Amino acid sequence: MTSASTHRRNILRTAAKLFRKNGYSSTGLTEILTESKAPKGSLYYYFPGGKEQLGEEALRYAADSLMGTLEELAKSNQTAPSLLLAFASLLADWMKQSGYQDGCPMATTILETVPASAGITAAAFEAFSSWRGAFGKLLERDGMSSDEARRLSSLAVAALEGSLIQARIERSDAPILEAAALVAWVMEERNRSA
Amino acid sequence: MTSASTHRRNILRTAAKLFRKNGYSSTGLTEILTESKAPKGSLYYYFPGGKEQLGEEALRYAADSLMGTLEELAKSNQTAPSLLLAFASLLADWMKQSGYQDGCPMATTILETVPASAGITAAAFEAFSSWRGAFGKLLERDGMSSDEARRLSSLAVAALEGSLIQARIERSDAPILEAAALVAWVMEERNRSA
Amino acid sequence: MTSASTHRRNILRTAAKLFRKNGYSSTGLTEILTESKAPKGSLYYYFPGGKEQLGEEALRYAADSLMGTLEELAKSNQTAPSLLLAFASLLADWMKQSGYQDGCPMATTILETVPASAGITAAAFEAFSSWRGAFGKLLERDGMSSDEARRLSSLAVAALEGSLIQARIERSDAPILEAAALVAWVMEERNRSA
Amino acid sequence: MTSASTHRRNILRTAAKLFRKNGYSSTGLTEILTESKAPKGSLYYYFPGGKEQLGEEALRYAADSLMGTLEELAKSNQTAPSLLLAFASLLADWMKQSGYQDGCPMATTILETVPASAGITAAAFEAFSSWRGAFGKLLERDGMSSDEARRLSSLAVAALEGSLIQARIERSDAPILEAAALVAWVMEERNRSA
DNA sequence: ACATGCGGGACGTCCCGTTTAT
DNA sequence: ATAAACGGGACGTCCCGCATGT
Repeated sequence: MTSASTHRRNILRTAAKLFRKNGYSSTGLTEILTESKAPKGSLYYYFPGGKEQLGEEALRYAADSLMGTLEELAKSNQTAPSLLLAFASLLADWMKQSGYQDGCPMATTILETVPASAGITAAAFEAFSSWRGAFGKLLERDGMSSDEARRLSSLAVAALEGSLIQARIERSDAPILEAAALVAWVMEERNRSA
Repeated sequence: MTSASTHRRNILRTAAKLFRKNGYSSTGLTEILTESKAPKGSLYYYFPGGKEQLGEEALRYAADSLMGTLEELAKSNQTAPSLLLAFASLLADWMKQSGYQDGCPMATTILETVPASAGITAAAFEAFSSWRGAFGKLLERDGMSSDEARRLSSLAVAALEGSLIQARIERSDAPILEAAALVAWVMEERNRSA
Repeated sequence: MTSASTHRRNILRTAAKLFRKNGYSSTGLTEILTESKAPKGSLYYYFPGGKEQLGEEALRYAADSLMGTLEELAKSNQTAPSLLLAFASLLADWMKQSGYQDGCPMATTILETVPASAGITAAAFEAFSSWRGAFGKLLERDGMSSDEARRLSSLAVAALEGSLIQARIERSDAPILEAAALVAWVMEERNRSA
Repeated sequence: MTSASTHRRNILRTAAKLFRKNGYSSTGLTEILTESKAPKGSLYYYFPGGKEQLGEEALRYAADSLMGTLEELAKSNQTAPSLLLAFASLLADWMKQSGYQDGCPMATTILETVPASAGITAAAFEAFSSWRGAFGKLLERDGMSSDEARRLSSLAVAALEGSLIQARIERSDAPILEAAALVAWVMEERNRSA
């Protein structure tokens, strides 16, 4: 069933892309189907839970994909600040390449469905947790207290998330890069003083 | 006519509230009309540009209202870090009171309409600018370079914006308060070293 | 109240123009108001009967204007065939100038409102009668029986009306000119044989 | 599926009927749905192009149906004049039976949509062409030049089309019958003299 | 695994007409 | 004579989801 899973994958990827760009509610299932070239009958076969299930899985798909990227970057960036800078640089490139039309793949779905959908909330919670964990792990490894590491990684995520929105509006990658640079500085500074 | 502008105002306030809570696309004009108790004819009369105009004006309304709050807080918080902490504390209260269902009044509208609507983009740009300006002014007054002030106020806005999303998902005000505390610390630290 | 009547006249002229081009139902009162630059409050002042009254009066306005043209042409075309040819030539020019977007100023309003509106039906009846009369009078003056004259002028009107529709679709004035030429030939032939 | 196409057919037939009687713009899709007893989802399914597609197909449906009638009549009326008279007699009966509320099934749609809709224009063009062709073929077979045949059949169509409008207003079938009689006479006369 | 054909509702737009007040 | 502010309904579009059939 390789070709079958391909359709499922395509739907997910297209959904994630469109949700990210145009929002969850604005994106119609028809649009997703058309762009993903998946046959019409497949949608409710693979996603019997309808649009909400699709939203949740698309969010998980996007989050997993991002975590994969983060882990990849972690191989050559072994401290939290350098990982953050590398990640920010990547996000900045993506934004630039999309003509500043993309955004965080999770933010729209979250803002439009939480708290109505428990599944999406849970998926988002896990996504943020693992995202923070990636930074937290490195910070703790460098000797930071777990509490301080949690706070700093939470700030890193918030700053990235928020600066993506700013970047979109200002059509510039500066907010992302500058915010990351400052947060990286804090990480170093707080660690030294600890 | 006082009663006339009352309807207009009510529509705007209700729109801002619903957009913030449920998103721009998910919120129907009928819903806004029902909740605002405004007559249906008024909507087309006051907002001939339709939903997009309503989105733009609701965003401006929300932004103005926030700026008003910020200016009020600035009276008793005359440094950027203390203003930031006071503001974050207020936002945290709002989030808690709404059962973590609210969000940034601008984020949803932005994520769902930018860059499709030039008007909304412009409104959002101005909103972020004046928001940053409020912090930047105080930072410069305390001797910080304008460049550094710009970066720090941009980070403050991003951190608040991003932590609002986190707070919503984690149903906790900690991300907001902790992010603000860290950014406030950076403000002080960077200013001292300058 | 010269300027007042001007507004009334402008509304009427614009209505006739838009009804002719886009149809009666498709044309909104707002559109008429905008294009005629008449103030909004004027419409129901001058036309308390609303759109239906406007339709009837616009039809009369158009019919009167056409009859004026016909009478003007009758001065230099004193037989029915020559009047018909001159009239057809004029209509053909109008069609060509409008890029074949215009049509009979009465047909749309008639087809969309008869028999729902008695007033419009009556106006259309009078318009067709006087139009036929213009040809009938000349035919009778040339010795044709009143019955035959009635039949021939009715044909002339039908042929013109019908060929205007054809011309619109084929984007050519040939249907108008050729139909008129043939009917003119019939007029002459039938008169000679009488 | 037989029952499936039944719904499609019913929608088309009802649309043609209502457009003919009340006009294209005045007829709502809801009205068509109600009267045709077709489920609402079918409309969007069978006519994804919306009302415009429905208008075009209804026009084609009506035109095809009329051509069928014409071909049927041609079996027992083998000259153009006699076909014209038979056709006119049929149209006159239809008008009488409808209480003079019907009209040409194409005229309203044409007048309200041409030239905005290329598809409808094309459909109308083809309809008129084949309609003319039915007369032209017989005229040529009787020895008339193709040019003259074209002009005469064009006149026949225009006279019928125009007299249908007159008949509606005068609530009489005389305009149809008399116009046809005269055009039939021209056909014979012009052919003899050729 | 996928296609067809519903099913019915909600959306945003826009309309025509009226009221009230100058 | 004109403007402002309704008032409410209808329009066409499009949506998401569900049968049924194969």
